[in-house]
This record gives sequence, C-alpha cells and structure tokens, in this order.
Amino acid sequence: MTISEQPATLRERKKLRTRQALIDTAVTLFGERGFDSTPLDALLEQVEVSRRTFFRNFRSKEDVALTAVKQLWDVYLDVFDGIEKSGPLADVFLSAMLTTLERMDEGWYRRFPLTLRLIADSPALDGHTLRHCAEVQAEIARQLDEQNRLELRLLIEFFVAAWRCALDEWLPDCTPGELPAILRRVCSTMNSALSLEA
Amino acid sequence: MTISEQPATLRERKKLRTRQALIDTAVTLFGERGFDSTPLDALLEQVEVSRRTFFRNFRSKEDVALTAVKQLWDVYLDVFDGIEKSGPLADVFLSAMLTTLERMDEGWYRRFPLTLRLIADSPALDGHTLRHCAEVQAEIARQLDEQNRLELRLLIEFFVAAWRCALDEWLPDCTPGELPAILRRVCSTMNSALSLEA
DNA sequence: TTCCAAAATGCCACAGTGTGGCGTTTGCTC
DNA sequence: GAGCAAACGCCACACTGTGGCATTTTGGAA
Repeated sequence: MTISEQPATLRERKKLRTRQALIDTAVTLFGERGFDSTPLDALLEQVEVSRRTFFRNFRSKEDVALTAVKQLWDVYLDVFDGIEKSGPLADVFLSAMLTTLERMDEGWYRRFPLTLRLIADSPALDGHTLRHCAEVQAEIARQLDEQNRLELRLLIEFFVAAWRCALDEWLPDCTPGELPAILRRVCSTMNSALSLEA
Repeated sequence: MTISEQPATLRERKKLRTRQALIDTAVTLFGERGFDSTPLDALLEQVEVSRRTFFRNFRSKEDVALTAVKQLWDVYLDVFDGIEKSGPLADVFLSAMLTTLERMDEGWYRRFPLTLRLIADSPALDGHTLRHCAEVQAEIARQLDEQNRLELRLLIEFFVAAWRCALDEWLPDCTPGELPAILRRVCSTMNSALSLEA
C-alpha cells in the first residue's frame, strides 16, 4: 500500500477525504475533457470546494493531476532508503523499483495509467513530470553521496531514462503485471544501447 | 554562426531587431531580478513593445528566456541531419554536438551561460527546458527510424543526459573553450557508469 | 509621387491560474 | 457547554495568455 494510516481525529479524516476526492475527480475529469481545456473551476465545482481550500492541499493544477506519479517516487525513495546497497548500483536501482511496484495498491494501478495518458496529451504536465523526476534524481544522489560524482549522476540519469522508456512500452496496454518484466527487459538493454551502430 | 541571414526588406529587419532586443533584454533583466519575480510587463516596458506584439514573437514568457537553448538544438538538428551516420551511434551524437558548438557565435556564448543560470534558479524554466529536450529527442528518433527502436530510444536518452551532466560541470566557469573537452570526458564515462558498484 | 493592400502594432477586454486578507464555521478539548 | 485552533469560504488582486478591432507603417505598383 502507498499510505494506509488511519488518522484518529475526525477533522483529519475529513480533510483526507476531500483531498482524495480532488485527486480521483481530477484524474477522471481531466481524462474526459482534457487537462488544458478543463478549467480548475470545473473540478472545484464538482468536488464542491472553494479555490482557497484547493490551493491549501495542492500547489497547482498540475500538482493534483500528477499525484500518482509523486506517490510512486515517494515510495521509491522510501524503499531505496532502506534497501541494502551492494553489488552493481544499476541492479540496486532496478530492484528498488520492483519492490516499489509491489507496494502500490489497486487504486494506484487504476489512477496511474490515466495519469500517464494525461501526461502524454499535455506538454505542461510532461514538463512538470520531468522536473519532478529531476528532483527525485537529486534526492537519490544526495542519499548516495560518494566520490564518483559524475558516474553516479550519469547512472541515475540512465536509470530514470530507462524507467520512462519502460512506461512508454507499457502505456498502450497498462497491464499491471507486465510492468516489472518490461522494466527488466529495458534495463537489460542498456548496455547494448551504448554500443549501438548506425 | 547560428543564423546570419540578412532579410532584404526593411520591415523584416525591424521585426528582427525588436525580437533580438526582447531576447537580449530578457536574459539580462531576468538575470538581475529573477525570472519568477520579474513581471513580463517589466520587460515590455523596457523594450517598449505591447503585450500583443510580444506574444506574436514568442509563445510564452519562458519561451523568450530559453531562446539560447532552442537555438542550440535547432542548429544541432540541422547538423545531425547532414552528418554521415557510420560507426557507433554514440560517437555520431557526440561529434554532431561538437560541430554544433563550433557553429555558435560569440553572442550565443554570452547569452547561453546566463540562460543556464536562469534555468538553475527557476523550476518553471527547468521544466520547460526538459520538455523541449524531449521534443528534440523525438525529432532525432524520427530521423533515424530503424528497427532497434528501444535501444535507439535509450541511447538518445543517454546522450542528452550526458549533455546535461556536461552542462552542470561547465556551469561554474562557463569558459567556452572547455565545453567540448568536458562533453568528451562525460561521454567517455558513460560505459563505466553503467557498471558502477555500490 | 501617389495610392492601395498587406503586415505589423497598439489598445482593450476577457478567461484562467495562483495568492493574501479576513470573517465564519467546524471540530477538538477541557 | 465554552473556549480555542484549524479548516473553510468569500473577496479582491496580480500575472499570464488570447482574441477582436482600429491604427500605423511599409512594400509595391500605377
């Protein structure tokens, strides 16, 4: 599961409920009417919250649409933090992602493909996602801070690139069980990609 | 040189002059006062053009700030289109960029470092740049359309990642002559990065 | 030189996003 | 039930980006 904490107080539960309603409604609504062509007010009206409350929960319109992506990387950073780092780092990055994928719940596997399609259709969302990936990469590098800064930085870039490639291959079907296999295949292709001939 | 065409007609020269004034003023003004905290009106007032004319020349506030980046990739795509593709593709990508760097003029080498600093300070600009890189990558892939789609896609991702790493290493000094050497060094590190151990 | 058509510009109004102030409601605690 | 703090809704505002329309400027041709 991503996060299954049960907040004791009623107030926090209520707050979480509207937050979740905003997330769910956003993905479906933007999916139906398009992200760019759907005013934020349409979402607020449907969930029945004021703009003020929305912006207390999310930084931007893009933020709420990309919640599934952020959740994934949050879990990834958590998994990566607790994983044993030995052997080839590329394998560590990969197995951390495989573990992460196992932790995500069914709700996430429903929302994530929808989010990917939103991203594919909206340059603004794509830019936001890439920027978020960059932040995650910086965070990973911070955790590993070693001497081979350049090689480490490159490897992180390569892995995230492989992940995005895997998502592109997964996008048409989006069968949850196939994603790990696709990611493995893409990662095993990395070496031969570097020596590709024209 | 990037583009040194002399438009015959006075009208086009005038238009290019205001366009160039917008570009130059934007980089310096945003550099002084920050991209996010500088209203577009400040730029328009300084160059003495209306908002309407600005948006006929540029798609957005980010667009004008990132002109140097777009110019680079425009030249790169042009160089890459005419280059001989033989041997390791990674070398082809690298030499195309080296040729591109030789083609850029002094004005560009003055604006480009300023632009890089703007990007480093503004997440919005960073997102726009990454998105633009993605479009360039898609264009390169389109030119090469072969059978090994996955390996090709990965290699392109890796090269652009290496380029961004090189820029990060170059950013502190920004000595124009050092960039090719840095890029060569980063590219030669790609192989060992993949086999990095924890 | 003069006149016309096209292009470029400026002005105005509007939609949409995001922020801050401020009063009001709601839930927590005693 | 009373007091308190958190969350909320309403309002006004700044900024970005778009479209309509009148005006000026320029290129070209009579």
